[in-house]
Amino acid sequence: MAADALSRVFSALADPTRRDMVARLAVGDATVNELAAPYDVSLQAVSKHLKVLEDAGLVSRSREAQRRPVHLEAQVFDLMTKWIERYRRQAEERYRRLDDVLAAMPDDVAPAPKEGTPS
Amino acid sequence: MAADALSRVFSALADPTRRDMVARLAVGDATVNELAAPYDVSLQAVSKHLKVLEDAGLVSRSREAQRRPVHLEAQVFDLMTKWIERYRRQAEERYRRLDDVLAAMPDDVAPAPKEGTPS
DNA sequence: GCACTACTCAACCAAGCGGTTGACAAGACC
DNA sequence: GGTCTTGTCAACCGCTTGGTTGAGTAGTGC
Repeated sequence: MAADALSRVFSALADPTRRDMVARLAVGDATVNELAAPYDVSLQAVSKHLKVLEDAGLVSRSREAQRRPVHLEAQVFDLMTKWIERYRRQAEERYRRLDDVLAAMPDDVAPAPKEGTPS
Repeated sequence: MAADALSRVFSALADPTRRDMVARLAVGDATVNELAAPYDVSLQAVSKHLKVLEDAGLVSRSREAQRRPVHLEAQVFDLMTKWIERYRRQAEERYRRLDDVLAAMPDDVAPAPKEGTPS
């Protein structure tokens, strides 16, 4: 199974039903039955989805009489956005540098742009 | 299989090896062999990983002699960050509103906070 | 044309995933 | 104490996934 936290989060959100549940939970906490209502699957299937979301740290569950209200833990999103932003920025900066190199190069010399670290 | 674009992207990044490859590609384009080097798996396995990344729109591949340089398409990240930011903001605003409600409430009335849309 | 490099395609396999059904647990209500 | 509600646990099933090996393709270079 996905050992690291980041894998669990990405994996959890890879399923449209689970993303849908997260969207629902962003509006407010909900019980398992409430979450299951829109879907044409068994309650057990929904319970499994919630377990995946819980293992990823995306939701938490308390107890309130027989009900088990599900709560969105939005701070886990930070883990993802940090990862994404890091490599997005890195890639963008690379393009910028490449543009600089090409701009500083006489037109008749500019080759098919190669990769690596153009110092 | 994951029908929608967002599922494919999340699913592609759910694998640590593939995230690692994305990290490598953020530095610069690379060939399949270069990408395979750090891992103790067959070239075919790496090729499969790249196919997943390509189907998700995260990388593109051109041809250059026998080589098939792999290029990171960082703009697909936007799809994810948009989705994430939407629900993060929504959840944060909900907390803020809830705080306001509690703050405006006399201390001896404040109940165990329930969910829904507190008008 | 023949060998070499750099891959890809196809078939297979074990493990995991999303779904099911059936049985059970925890708490409210009578 | 029985029953109803709300949910979980366990076993099973078919499909997908990540890995393998073996064969094939595309382009280079002698």
